[in-house]
Amino acid sequence: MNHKKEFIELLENNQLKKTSTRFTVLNILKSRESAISQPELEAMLGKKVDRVTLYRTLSTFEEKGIIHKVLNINGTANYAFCSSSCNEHEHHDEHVHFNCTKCLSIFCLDHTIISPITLPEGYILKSLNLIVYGLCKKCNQVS
Amino acid sequence: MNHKKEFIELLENNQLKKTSTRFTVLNILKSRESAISQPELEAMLGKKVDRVTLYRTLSTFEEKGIIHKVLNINGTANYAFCSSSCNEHEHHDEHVHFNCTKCLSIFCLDHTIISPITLPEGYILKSLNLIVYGLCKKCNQVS
DNA sequence: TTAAGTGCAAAATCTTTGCAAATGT
DNA sequence: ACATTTGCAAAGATTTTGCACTTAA
Repeated sequence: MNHKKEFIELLENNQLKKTSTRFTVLNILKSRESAISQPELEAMLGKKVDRVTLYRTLSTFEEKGIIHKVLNINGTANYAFCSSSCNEHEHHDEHVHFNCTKCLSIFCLDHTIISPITLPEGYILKSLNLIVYGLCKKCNQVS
Repeated sequence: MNHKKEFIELLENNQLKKTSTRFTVLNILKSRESAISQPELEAMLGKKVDRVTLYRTLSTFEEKGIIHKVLNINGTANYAFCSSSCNEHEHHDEHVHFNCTKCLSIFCLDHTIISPITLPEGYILKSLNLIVYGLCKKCNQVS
């Protein structure tokens, strides 16, 4: 599938230039079911893109609300597309993230529901982040 | 309050030697309502303890199930005591962590309940980690 | 006494910064 | 042409490793 049009719009909406690095990164993110880490991305890009550029690309995308960061079980940042309601000022990625403890993949379980949380007196909830650890579909079958 | 006896027992149960560094770190952790980061701990210990020793102390405690790590909004590791059911082989810290976006403190909300999550077919849940972002009691009052 | 723990120096990683060259508009 | 973006080199920050010295048991 070709998402070129979608990506062009996305970059234009965020006042970002349409560079080849950005298209490549967007393509990789789109092609994956699970979130991807910076080192993995780096490996996939090979020598075509400088590591520094990748760092900058990811942080730009994050600032603009195009992607979001999920920390895996080891504290490594993984990146995935944000839901369409995110923007530069607010992020809404309150879905469940599933971190497979075997293959370390992170999946965004968009349709898994989090029931409302009641906090103690005085605490104000702004957003939340639920990470579930366990075995993903694939690793579950293999073992 | 003096927790010396409790700490002695804790270290003995885990086949760890009772060194002054370990007592100091345990005291700091016990004295705090919220989880504490490695840099904060380092600052509190001053020059008395080498940074490397602190790293090793924290990772030993973590392996033994004495403390657990919570990643804050910036991905910095914060440490707090585990519930008493944790051990070397299994961790059970499935309570809610509250990360204040103003003072960045992390509180373990032990009595806040997480309702059961239903995962898609094929996924197996092992443990989960819910981080709520917002304003803590103190910061809520001030603002 | 001796295994575990510590401190120091140095290596290995990871991330950021400055600046000149390249690229998109 | 001009503002952004990129690549390279280098600085900073963080974490790990090796090894000799110290300490708890």
